[in-house]
Amino acid sequence: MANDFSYKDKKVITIGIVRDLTGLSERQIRYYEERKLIFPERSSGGSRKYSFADVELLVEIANKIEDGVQTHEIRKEMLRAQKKQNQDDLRRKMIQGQLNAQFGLRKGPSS
Amino acid sequence: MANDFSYKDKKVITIGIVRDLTGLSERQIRYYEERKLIFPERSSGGSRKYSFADVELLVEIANKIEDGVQTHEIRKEMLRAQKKQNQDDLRRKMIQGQLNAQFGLRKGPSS
DNA sequence: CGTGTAAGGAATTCTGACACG
DNA sequence: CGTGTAAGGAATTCTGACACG
Repeated sequence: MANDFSYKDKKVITIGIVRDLTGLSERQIRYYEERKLIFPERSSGGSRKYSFADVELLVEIANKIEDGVQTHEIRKEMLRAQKKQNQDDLRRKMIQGQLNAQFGLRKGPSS
Repeated sequence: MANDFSYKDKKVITIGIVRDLTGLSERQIRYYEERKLIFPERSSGGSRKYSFADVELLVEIANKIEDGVQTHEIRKEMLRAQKKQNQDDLRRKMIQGQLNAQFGLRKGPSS
């Protein structure tokens, strides 16, 4: 993969830290999850774990709500963006597949 | 600065997550702090907070201890490395200062 | 020296619910 | 609809100490 994910997407931040990082209340953070806007992982004991990407997303969500956008609308926006992203990914993958078929390019850096 | 620190150095990971990430026991993690090998921040309530960089450092420390190196030795190694880093930084800064004095280069990207 | 453990307490997090509007 | 709050319980973390070696 071109863009290997690392720190930004690892879910390792507990809700109290997220609260401090974003300035949101825990109530707000949990509510946005209830509305399917954010998807933390869980520790073995059941505690929520967020990534830095989640933290940034939470701030964006809170900003939109302040602007009067409802959670349902925000969710639809996100689904649209996600869908477009998937299409773009697929298109890129197909073009790559064509190139490989035509010219027999190998994938990874060969040793 | 050339290398703006971001996710890797933010202290946002609690000790339980660090335990899961490294496979070390909480006892080990706290002990390495007692021996001044690692420096977590504290939340308002007193809980330790680590960065991804800390997590990586902890693994390195544990590996050295497994190799029979004592914490005191590891600490000395780290201080040497730190000192060298500071010297390099200073040297770079001085050279930059000379260039600025000679040619009057401005620092940041001007608007 | 480095690590495990039991102990007691304090801080953290969880869920479901009532409230307001 | 989005958020605050009190409630009760469970999981998490903290410190200081004893143990082994």
